[in-house]
Amino acid sequence: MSRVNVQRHVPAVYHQIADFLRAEIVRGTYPAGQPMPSERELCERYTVSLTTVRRAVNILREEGLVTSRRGAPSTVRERPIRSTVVMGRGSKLTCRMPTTTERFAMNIERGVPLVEVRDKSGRVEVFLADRVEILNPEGLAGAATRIMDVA
Amino acid sequence: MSRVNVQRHVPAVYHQIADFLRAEIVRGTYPAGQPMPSERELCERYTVSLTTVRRAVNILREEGLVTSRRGAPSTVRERPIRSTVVMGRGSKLTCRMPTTTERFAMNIERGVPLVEVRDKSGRVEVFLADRVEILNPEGLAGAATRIMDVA
DNA sequence: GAGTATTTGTACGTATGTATC
DNA sequence: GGATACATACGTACAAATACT
Repeated sequence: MSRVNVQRHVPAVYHQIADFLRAEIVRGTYPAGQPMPSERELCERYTVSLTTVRRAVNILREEGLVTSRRGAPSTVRERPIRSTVVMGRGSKLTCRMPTTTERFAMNIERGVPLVEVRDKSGRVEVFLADRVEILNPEGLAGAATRIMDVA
Repeated sequence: MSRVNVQRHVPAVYHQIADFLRAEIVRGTYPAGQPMPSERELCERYTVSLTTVRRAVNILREEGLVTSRRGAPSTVRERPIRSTVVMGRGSKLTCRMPTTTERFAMNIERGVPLVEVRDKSGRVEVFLADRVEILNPEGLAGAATRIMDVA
């Protein structure tokens, strides 16, 4: 039967923790490049299991907010400088997540989408989404080319 | 010291399983919209724990390849029809992952990035990355507007 | 450089909740 | 209602990379 779900649910604990940590990050509690509290510490702070804390942090990694390596504390990701890419006339742009294979091969961090620009001749250029800003120029045309850096 | 890591590692089991399932999906073993094998079934097939299987499937969800709801079997995501969006002169485009909050509010599935187009006046339009294709037109200018549908 | 502690990664197990079929 | 399937949450143990002494 098509019983529409009207119920309002209490978000899962790990969602709540992720939301709280995200707010702290946005607020600047853990500045970019600086370590976050360790998982063990978060377990104690919120009185939850390691699993739950890890799922919370995992959400932030998926969003590209946090990066973590084995052995080192998780850190708030520094937002890379964005290059400006000019999109050529008649070219098409799509955006998608990389496969894990691509992530490892191209050393892409989690939570970073790919931007694919295909020009009229069919040539495809791929960019890391957090490193570029695509500009449709006022003036002249040209293939998608990196021309300048911006803050 | 900067000791460069040269070692080649055996990928984690859940990565291998994810790779295998991804290959099957690409090959068309589980057509779009069709159910994937259940987690319990995958446990038996690969002789691994539920945790490991879930992490594998989780990778595919993160890549936007698979969708899953509670109670129903996971399915290979159907690729939505992409609308063509025309990008206006002087507008800028960026791409990022939505926050979980945004995902729930806007009912966005996992693994789907957002495309943000900001026009010269500063107005921002947001699109689901898997639903659009951004076109830089040959001819006229205009704000980012959805004009037509394509396969 | 060596040794140790810390921290995250991987993998297992179990139980229960909840939506779907 | 019952069976199935995924979601949440607890626990444990060990591996591997890093950081510190």
